[in-house]
Amino acid sequence: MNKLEQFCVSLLKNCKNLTSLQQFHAHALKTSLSADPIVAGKLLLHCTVQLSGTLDYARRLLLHTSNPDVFMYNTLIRGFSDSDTPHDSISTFTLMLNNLDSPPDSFSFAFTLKAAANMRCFRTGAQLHCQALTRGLDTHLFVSTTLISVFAECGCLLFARKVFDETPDPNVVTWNAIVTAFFRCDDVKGAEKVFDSMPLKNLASYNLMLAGYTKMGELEFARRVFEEMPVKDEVSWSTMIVGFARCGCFDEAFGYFRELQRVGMRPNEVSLTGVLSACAQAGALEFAKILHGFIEKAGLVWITPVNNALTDTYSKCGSVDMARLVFERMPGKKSIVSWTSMIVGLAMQGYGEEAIGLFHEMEESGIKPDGIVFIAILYACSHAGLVEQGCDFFSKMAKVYGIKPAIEHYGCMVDLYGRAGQLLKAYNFIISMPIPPNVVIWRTLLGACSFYGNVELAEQVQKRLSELDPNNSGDHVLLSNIYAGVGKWKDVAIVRRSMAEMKMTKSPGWSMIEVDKVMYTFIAGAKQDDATKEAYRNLKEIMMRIRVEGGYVPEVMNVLHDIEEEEKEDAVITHSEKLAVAFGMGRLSEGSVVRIMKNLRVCKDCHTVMKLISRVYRLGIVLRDRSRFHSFNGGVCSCKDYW
DNA sequence: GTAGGGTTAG
Repeated sequence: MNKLEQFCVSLLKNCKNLTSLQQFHAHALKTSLSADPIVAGKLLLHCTVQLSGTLDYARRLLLHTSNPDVFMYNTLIRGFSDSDTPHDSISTFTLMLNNLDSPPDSFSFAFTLKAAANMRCFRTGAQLHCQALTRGLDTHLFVSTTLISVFAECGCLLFARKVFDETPDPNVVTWNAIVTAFFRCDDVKGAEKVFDSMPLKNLASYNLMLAGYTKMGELEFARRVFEEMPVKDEVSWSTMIVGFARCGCFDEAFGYFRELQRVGMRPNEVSLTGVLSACAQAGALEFAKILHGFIEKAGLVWITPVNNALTDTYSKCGSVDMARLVFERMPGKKSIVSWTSMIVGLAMQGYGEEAIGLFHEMEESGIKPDGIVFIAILYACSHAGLVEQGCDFFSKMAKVYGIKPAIEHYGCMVDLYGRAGQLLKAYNFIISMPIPPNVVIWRTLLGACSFYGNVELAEQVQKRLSELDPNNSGDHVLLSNIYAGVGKWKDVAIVRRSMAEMKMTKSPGWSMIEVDKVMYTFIAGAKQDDATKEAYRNLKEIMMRIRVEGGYVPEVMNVLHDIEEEEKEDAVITHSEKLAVAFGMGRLSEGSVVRIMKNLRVCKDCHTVMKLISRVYRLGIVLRDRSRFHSFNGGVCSCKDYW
């Protein structure tokens, strides 16, 4: 570095925001320093790499430089490639071709190809490939490696392989890229074969196998590689934690996290997001609080993904106030994921209006909504009974925001109508959908039919479902519940018999509760362990008291068999959420809120019992079921009996 | 003076 460069670098180091950068720029203009290509280049580099949200300024900087060189174009292309407007990289590349006398180099191609990969644009990738070919740069290692990624991202494994085969002297990075390409295109066996034939493996090669296997749900294979690999670093550990958590194996994720600490490694921001996601699934609020404390002490509060994971975890553990606190105080820039996490958090508690308010706030902050945030807002409307607002969002999605509704959005709409009891509207909506409805859509309507006891429609829906997914026991159970609800015991028996003939078993309901940092699981009708026996003893007394003091009459419609009244009562009493509450009431200290997680939707009888317990015992109960939170206090539920 | 492969949230 010459003296001038050193001077610039030292000055730029202090430019932490756009204003101070502009001051430097003004100074450089006044002293004609900016005419020096090195100075202009450094300025642009700082703008795109060190600062965020200054890409527009960077673009103008380039346009106002009289003779920008290849370096400056490359820097701008690189800046756009990882932004939310990667297509600007492509236009900058074209601008360079038209305006610059010297040709694009390997950097230009590598950066522009990165943008094409992020856009998953095969056409652009192929065009750049041709361009690189004519300039003799296609076999340049950096270019060919990025080409492999582009084609893999676009799902064109054949093209990726061809590039690899034509690379004269592939190094370990090129090999890694082609293994990743196989995984990206869902070819696990192919990935294994290439991995085995690699002439040289470094740590990253093993780590990408862990990532590839866990992403494909091949957890046993991942475990085997993890155990066999010669050296493990924090990426290896993080990959296992994130991978297992993503597959719903939160116990294993907790295990790897404990093990990571046991071998003396420090949790980093990635392993922490993984273990937080495990907490979110398990509803482990106390553990999440400990992790939060650790994150603050370790100075990781600046990292947006960590804050997003915290927001999501607190929401899913029922602590929407903590979620809000994290969300509002997060020091880093809020991304669309941050906003969506908070919107979902509010929605799960039934705060529909607040969720809508947040959506508008997000827009005002300059973030453009995407398809996923629309799922969140439709979910919010559906769980708060805001049918009109939901319809409004749905119609605006395509018309105003230019986002084509996907099958998930249609599913939200069916849920919106279904929950509100507008079953016929839901049905008509389904049959007029421009894309063929899938099982999820029909199942949503079947659930609504069950809730509102509409036998005729349920039978029609079940017919569709048995064509699409004949072996789903949940659908048969729902139908059987609907018959039981209206006393059609003969039909209940028919459904049960056909289930038995097809050797279907009902997937059991379970509930979890955390007491003294231990998670207890209760399963309806399972073999009784000590905790379950304790729960039954408590429950007997509780049920007696709410009968006498709360006027409880059992609601027996969701019992499967045509059995004696007394037996029916026993069957609803054993629902797992009642056991979990009874256990918690015996173990938790006075005044603490009982928090329960359940894998299925809560039934009407359990819902009534929770309300009565909250009144008779003056106890707060928070129940997370499959679709939302119920907060019981003084005999009422936050869902306003709408779920 | 700039790069490519491995882990981060809805």
